[in-house]
Amino acid sequence: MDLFDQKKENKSLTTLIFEKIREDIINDVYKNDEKIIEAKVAEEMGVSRTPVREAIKQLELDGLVENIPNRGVIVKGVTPQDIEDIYTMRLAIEGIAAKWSVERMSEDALKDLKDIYELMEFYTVKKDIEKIFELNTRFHEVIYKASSSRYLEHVLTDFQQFIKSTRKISLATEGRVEEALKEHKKILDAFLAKDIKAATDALIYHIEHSKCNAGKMVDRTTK
Amino acid sequence: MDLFDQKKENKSLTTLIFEKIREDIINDVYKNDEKIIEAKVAEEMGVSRTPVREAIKQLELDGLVENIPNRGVIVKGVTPQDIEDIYTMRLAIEGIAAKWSVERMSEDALKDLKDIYELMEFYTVKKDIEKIFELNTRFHEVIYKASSSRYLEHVLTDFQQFIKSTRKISLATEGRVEEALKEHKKILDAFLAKDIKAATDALIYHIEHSKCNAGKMVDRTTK
DNA sequence: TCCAATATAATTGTATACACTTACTCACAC
DNA sequence: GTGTGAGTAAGTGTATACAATTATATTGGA
Repeated sequence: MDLFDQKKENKSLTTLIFEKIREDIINDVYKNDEKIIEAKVAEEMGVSRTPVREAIKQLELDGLVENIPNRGVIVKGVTPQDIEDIYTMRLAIEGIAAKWSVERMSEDALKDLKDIYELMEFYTVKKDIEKIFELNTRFHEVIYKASSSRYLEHVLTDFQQFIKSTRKISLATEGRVEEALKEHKKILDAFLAKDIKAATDALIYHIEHSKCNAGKMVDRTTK
Repeated sequence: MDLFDQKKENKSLTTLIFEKIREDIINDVYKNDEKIIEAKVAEEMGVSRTPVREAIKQLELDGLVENIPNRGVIVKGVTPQDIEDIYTMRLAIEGIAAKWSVERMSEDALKDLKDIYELMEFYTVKKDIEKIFELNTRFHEVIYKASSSRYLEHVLTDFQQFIKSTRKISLATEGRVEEALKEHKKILDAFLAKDIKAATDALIYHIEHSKCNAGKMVDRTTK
């Protein structure tokens, strides 16, 4: 398949396939409880079964598919309830992240955060949702990384992946990009001022707001 | 290798190897930054490279090894700092779990919890640390499952794995088993009474206590 | 017609083979 | 002695082959 011909970023087929299938599960291309057949996926992608198997094994660990020995794997997608739950957990952990990140963030990371915010401003004016979404992800990842906690970063980065679809929809609702920009400004300012409480509050406010918005979307799409 | 001859529990070689290596990383058999060579592991275990590769790919997702393309994987073990961080995150999420689990726990699960507790009592008298440890793990897993949140269960179960070594050491310290038993009694009673606040408090007290105890152990072993 | 038993197909699980990339060694030039 | 480069070895990445298991279809009997 042409998608994989170039093998960008030095990634292995396994990694590319993993990311592709994860994306497809999260975006509901693979429906819940659907069966995934290795050989079929392999043929569709023009590769052998080996990297597909390895990718599926990874998805299994992420909880996105369930393996029934000798019978196959079935998709266990992210339900609205799952997203709701993940947001709740994220809120709890993001509070910890805020504290650690403010305390430990390097000047370089602070500059990154500022740069990302400024790009956000730019693309918000241009209304380029795709770019904003990507910057949004990176903004939070810089904060996670600054926490200097490998597992905290790991958990929160994972969460971001799982709620990706919802975040995308949320951002596309009328007026949300401008709101989100303001919220990110507050977060940035708090980090620049090294104000733990302000940062925590701003982050939690931001996520609660996203969650609330997401909740609305879920309701709308499921009813 | 004889370990895998019987293939217990219908598990695939991949799964068995995954669990084995994870155990070995967590218990520091594989040292940090050590390189893992597929072929070597495969030979040691008397299997082909295929299931070993698949297992390693899973470990990668868990963050226990890091893959450098075409060069190999290196062990990224759980440091004392990691364990400290995981305990902190666990505390935050366990509070959420307590609430949901009390609300949603079925009578069957409640009975399981009670049964496990009673076995704990029994083995505490017998001072069978290994059994107590296993029951301890199951006790908390019943609570996680009762939350009816797939991802909460997933995250907390993972955490338990990562801090396994520390929990084991902690439990082996003088007088800790008896303390832990009392703490579990309080948790059980709160669940039986369906008292969310009491359950939350008891759980958090229990984990903080474990954490504190673990912290002491870390200090002792690293200095 | 319906059920059971058996053959057949489909699919996963594991092993092996080959390709590709990176690391290492040793000779040769300077 | 040191640096450079070809050649070799080691190791990962991917494809294929075969074994084991499970699902499906078919046939024969009641």
